[in-house]
Amino acid sequence: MGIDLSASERRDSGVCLMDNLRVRTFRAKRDEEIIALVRKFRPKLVAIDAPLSLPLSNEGLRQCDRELLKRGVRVFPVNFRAMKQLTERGIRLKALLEAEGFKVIEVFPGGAQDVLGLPRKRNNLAGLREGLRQLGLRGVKPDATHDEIDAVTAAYVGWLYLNGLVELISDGQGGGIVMPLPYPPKFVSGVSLYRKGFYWHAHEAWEEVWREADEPYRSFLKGLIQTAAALIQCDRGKWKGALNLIGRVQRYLSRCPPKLWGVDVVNLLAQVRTFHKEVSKLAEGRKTQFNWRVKPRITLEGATVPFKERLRRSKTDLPERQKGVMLANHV
DNA sequence: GGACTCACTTGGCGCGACGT
DNA sequence: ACGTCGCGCCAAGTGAGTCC
Repeated sequence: MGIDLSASERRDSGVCLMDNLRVRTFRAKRDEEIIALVRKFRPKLVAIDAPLSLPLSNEGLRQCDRELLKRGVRVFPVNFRAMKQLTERGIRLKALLEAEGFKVIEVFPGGAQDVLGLPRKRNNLAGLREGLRQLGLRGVKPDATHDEIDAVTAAYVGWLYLNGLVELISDGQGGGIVMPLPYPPKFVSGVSLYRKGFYWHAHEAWEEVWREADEPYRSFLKGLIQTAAALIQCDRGKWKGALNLIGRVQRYLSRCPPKLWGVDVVNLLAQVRTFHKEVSKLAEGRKTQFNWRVKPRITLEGATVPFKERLRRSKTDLPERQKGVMLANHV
């Protein structure tokens, strides 16, 4: 659940419920109304768009705010009435929700939109709505208010958090702002699909990025795409085909610099060599069963939250069946 | 009464003007 | 040529005023 909190209980706050990228939005004024929605839907995570800690001493900016500024993301200082009021409300709401066992994180939709390459609501609300749709979100009302749109963005960052695709910008006080990883969103969603065993869909997501990419990213993406293709061949027991693809993966990746978009390419290449050895044994008949543990793992630098890796290919990862529905559910 | 606009809040940064 | 100063912009939110 994402909440675009307003400072005053007299004004609307936006609330977004998200289930596998399908969203429903609500508006609520009082804390009690917001808490009632949380109790009703019992989300895995509540992502609140409001500062959830105050700056030390009388400064206007926290450690995380300064870090964002350094990265070119503009933030508002917290030391005047409206922002203080918002922060105090955020902290109060967080405490109330945590007391009931809900997990709460701080997010910053404006900054997240910058990182995801989306326009901010003030500049282009329609463009923001369309950008969210392109990220795979479904169910955003055409007449959704800017509060609701920011709540959707907050929920999306929460979803990325649950999938291990975010970084925590520390406030130096044990908390901080959860932000999307600063890599191309389609690339990141490909990584997510790959981890979940949707190799065909991962391949499609990466291919979309590849079409517009320049070297060395082209070679890097080609390497990832062929890795996904090789795993599909392994799933079908086609060892020769897999071996062919893995050979190409090694050539593509060895052309790359040691680190790209947060991926340790040297480490990935080492994993691909192990993968190659395993498939060689199968191709030569020295082994009969593929050990899925050799599936190369793609880890992204800066990601703070662990994720689940699915080794075998997902049963629903089929290109011909209900592609639209599947992408909506799994991207 | 709702939707919209405007002015105001703080802090940092970029840019142009000016000084040495 | 380089350093410094000050202005304007902008970030997210409130609240008052205006219009329909």
